[in-house]
Amino acid sequence: MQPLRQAFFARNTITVARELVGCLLEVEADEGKVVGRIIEVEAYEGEGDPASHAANGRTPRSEIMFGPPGFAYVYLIYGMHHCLNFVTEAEGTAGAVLIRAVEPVSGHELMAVRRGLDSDIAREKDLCSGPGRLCRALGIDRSWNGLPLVPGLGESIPSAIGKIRIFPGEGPPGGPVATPRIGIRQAVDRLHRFIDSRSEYLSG
DNA sequence: GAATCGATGATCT
DNA sequence: GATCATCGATTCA
Repeated sequence: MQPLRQAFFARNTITVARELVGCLLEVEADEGKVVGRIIEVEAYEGEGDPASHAANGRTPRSEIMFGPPGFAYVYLIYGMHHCLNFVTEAEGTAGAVLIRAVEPVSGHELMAVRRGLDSDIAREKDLCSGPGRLCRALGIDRSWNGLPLVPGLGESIPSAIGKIRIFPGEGPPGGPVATPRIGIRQAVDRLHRFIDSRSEYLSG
């Protein structure tokens, strides 16, 4: 199976977000490889989206959202949690998709170890149900910021800390359900969170 | 179960 | 100096 390529991400952010639901997220690091099925994402656009980090134009942090698509945007929130995003849209237009939850497919034990949970007791459901938990379980932190997600962009790798690939998968029949985004105060009325509502592994 | 609250640091005004 | 796309422990029921 071929991983998704840059053209997949070089499109409208909402479209990319919807189509990511059901795809497989594979993360490879020194300790091993883990795979999860994406079941919950949120779309963040550019200047027109008050909840977006790019809402006020280019800043040192938001710069990457204006850059070329197919790269990881990872940032720290609340001083202790990391969030993983995929940069979308053509270069020059801001956009990103926040990965909020995945269903563990393989590497459950490594996920549990990284989460600091006893793998016997750890409920599989809680391993990756939330952006902070997911990053913890996948071993992703700020040093992954700017990492290419697709083949062919290798020259731009800032530091070969690990590898992320996304593979096509089966989305929910009829498409994902759209709901308001979680944990934000601005633009709560926009239905930019997309979920596989059948899943038992969603975040709050 | 539901509600509350503290931890903790980068970013921007 | 305020804000923040969160989590987990603790409290109360």
